[in-house]
Amino acid sequence: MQAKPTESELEILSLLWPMEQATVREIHEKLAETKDTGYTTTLKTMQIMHAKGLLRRDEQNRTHIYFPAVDETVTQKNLVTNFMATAFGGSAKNLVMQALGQGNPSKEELDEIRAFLDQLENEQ
Amino acid sequence: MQAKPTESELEILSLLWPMEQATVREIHEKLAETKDTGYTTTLKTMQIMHAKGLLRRDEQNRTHIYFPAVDETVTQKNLVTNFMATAFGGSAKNLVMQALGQGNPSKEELDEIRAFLDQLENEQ
DNA sequence: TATTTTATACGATTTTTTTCGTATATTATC
DNA sequence: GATAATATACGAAAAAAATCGTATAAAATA
Repeated sequence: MQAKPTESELEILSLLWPMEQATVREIHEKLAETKDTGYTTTLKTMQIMHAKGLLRRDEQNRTHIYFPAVDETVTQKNLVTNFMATAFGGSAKNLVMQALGQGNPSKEELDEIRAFLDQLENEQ
Repeated sequence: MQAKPTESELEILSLLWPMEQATVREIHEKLAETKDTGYTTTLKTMQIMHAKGLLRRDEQNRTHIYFPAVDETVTQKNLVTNFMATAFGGSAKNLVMQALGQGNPSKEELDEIRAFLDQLENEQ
């Protein structure tokens, strides 16, 4: 079972997933846009994540290259399950409606969700 | 701005919201069903929550009675916003679809969500 | 009334998470 | 080649969160 990433670790994973791979410095620079912590803090966090098995890395060169070691969808699934349980008493409906009310989904996105709802219903 | 409840605090709030009010012991007994911690731990946590302004309490009698001091919907809204941002890059669609795939929503719930989608679209 | 049970307060400890400083080595620049 | 910049490793400190033990007082009960 994969370890649950902490808040800070999740921030790093969120950057790394779309980038697919990155150096500590690259991550740190992006992180520094919204957060005010030193370089060694980012380094240390990524080393811990590596030790935990959340990241893999290529140590061939002096500047290591990091990769996500956990799948984005799988991780999100785990987090949602936990979040839904603790914050919404396990009710998908309540969580979904709160989320929709918050993030401003476009018409296209709303249609995608509708399609997904239909699909869910057919499966049952 | 209301303080963001920690994981443990959220568990307590989740119990307290539907109950509307409860003693430490009542909360502790429910909590003990799924968690293995002592009574004073629950007490201490609730005292901290009171100090933070997450709970109110009636100290008239020896056995204090606690009430939620934060609104369930408001709190969920804040949590969802934060969670959506860090775990889903701010995308409501992705969060919603993960949540739907997880929790097993009934046909009735799916219909409610559809209605909500329509409503959202009209507002725009 | 004496004893046991139950409640809060309080401090302290433990655990987890986040952060940083320093040493050391490698690479780049002057 | 000497100096500056940049990278990792490592330990440790600081901060946040969770847990517990003990003292004390009130209530229940034997």
